Amino acid sequence: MSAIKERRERERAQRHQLIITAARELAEAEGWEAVTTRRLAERVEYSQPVLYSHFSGKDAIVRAVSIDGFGELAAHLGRARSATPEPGQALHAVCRAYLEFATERPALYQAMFVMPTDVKFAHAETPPQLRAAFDEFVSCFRPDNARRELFAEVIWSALHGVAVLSDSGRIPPDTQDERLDFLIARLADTPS
Amino acid sequence: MSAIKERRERERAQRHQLIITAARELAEAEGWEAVTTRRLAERVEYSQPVLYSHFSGKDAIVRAVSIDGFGELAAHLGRARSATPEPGQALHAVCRAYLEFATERPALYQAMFVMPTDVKFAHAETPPQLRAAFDEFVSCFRPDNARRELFAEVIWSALHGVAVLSDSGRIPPDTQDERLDFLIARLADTPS
DNA sequence: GTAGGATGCCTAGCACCGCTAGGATGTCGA
DNA sequence: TCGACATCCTAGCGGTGCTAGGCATCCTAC
Repeated sequence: MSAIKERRERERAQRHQLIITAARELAEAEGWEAVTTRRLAERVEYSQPVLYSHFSGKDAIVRAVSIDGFGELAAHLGRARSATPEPGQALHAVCRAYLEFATERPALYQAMFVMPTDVKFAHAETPPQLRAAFDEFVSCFRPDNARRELFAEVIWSALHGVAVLSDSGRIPPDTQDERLDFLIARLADTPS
Repeated sequence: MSAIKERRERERAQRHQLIITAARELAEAEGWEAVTTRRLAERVEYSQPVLYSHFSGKDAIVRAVSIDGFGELAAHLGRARSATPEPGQALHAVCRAYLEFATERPALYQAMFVMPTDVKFAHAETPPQLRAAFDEFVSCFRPDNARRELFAEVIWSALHGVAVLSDSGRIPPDTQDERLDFLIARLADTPS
């Protein structure tokens, strides 16, 4: 009956999410190079081909993980912004929260912003979670600022550069705070 | 005799460089995922194990390509800086030249700044080519500026963020100039 | 209650990857 | 000329992402 079908779809949806979280946990524990379809299948206690009945391939699994990440990032930035009453300080707080997110969840961050993807920032098919995260930056500027989207984009990019060079060990992480202070002082101080 | 040995070493050095340039050409033509040891060996017309008599592994080949790239980047930035007589405009020119380099040689840029590496920016074992490139940024600030190294590091990071997000298609490349202008206006205007 | 059909899942295998062991081949010096 | 050495290739290892094909289970319809 339909009840049976519903139960099956429910179980299937659960397994779908199980694969995503297992992939994320494995990546956060051992890095994305350790996330192979075999190890992932073993972890969810199914055979390899089951993964392909849920996702078109490994890329699609990474993409699903990243979309979960966008949601969490949006929430994280949102908390930082709303916890800062003074509007002039909001962008400071959001920037700090962003780098915090990147350094504390490096594998998740990699899936979101480093690994090959077809996700776009500003596009009709942009996942709403990503748009929400972006809007946390945009909201830090006055609504009558015609270039607030551009500002947000550049600040995001700059933070990304700092985050990713630090994560890959190319710049020393111990002076990260100084870089952030300088960046904020230069970019975030209430523009036109 | 020693002449024979010399000839052999010369040939060996040529083959060493041949491998590096072949890897780079293949990467620039089809991306790094197309650079496999088999295809590379076929391209240099030797068998696979020959690669391993020159390099400890594929990573080492990528590293060699990236060090060549650092040299070219330093030269490219140096030309931009010395072609700009007015000191206040030097940083503008160097920033533009940097993004130019990144967008015109995306595969090379990836090897230098995105792919996993053990190369550090500011470190005792930093390749001199990389140090030279970094110094092109540093030289744009007055020598009595105590924080010029930090400034250079942050500007580099911000440019890297813009370059890499644009290259991976996450931000649209057609508004790159606007981003650069904003970034330069904010970061490059003669600081303290 | 049972036959028939659809569905779900696993075993086995494909072509490819980075890397290496071991042997054939060719070159050099005594 | 012959032994020692260096050079280089064939073949193969264990891994990768992904898929074809068959088996078993479950639901449906008679």
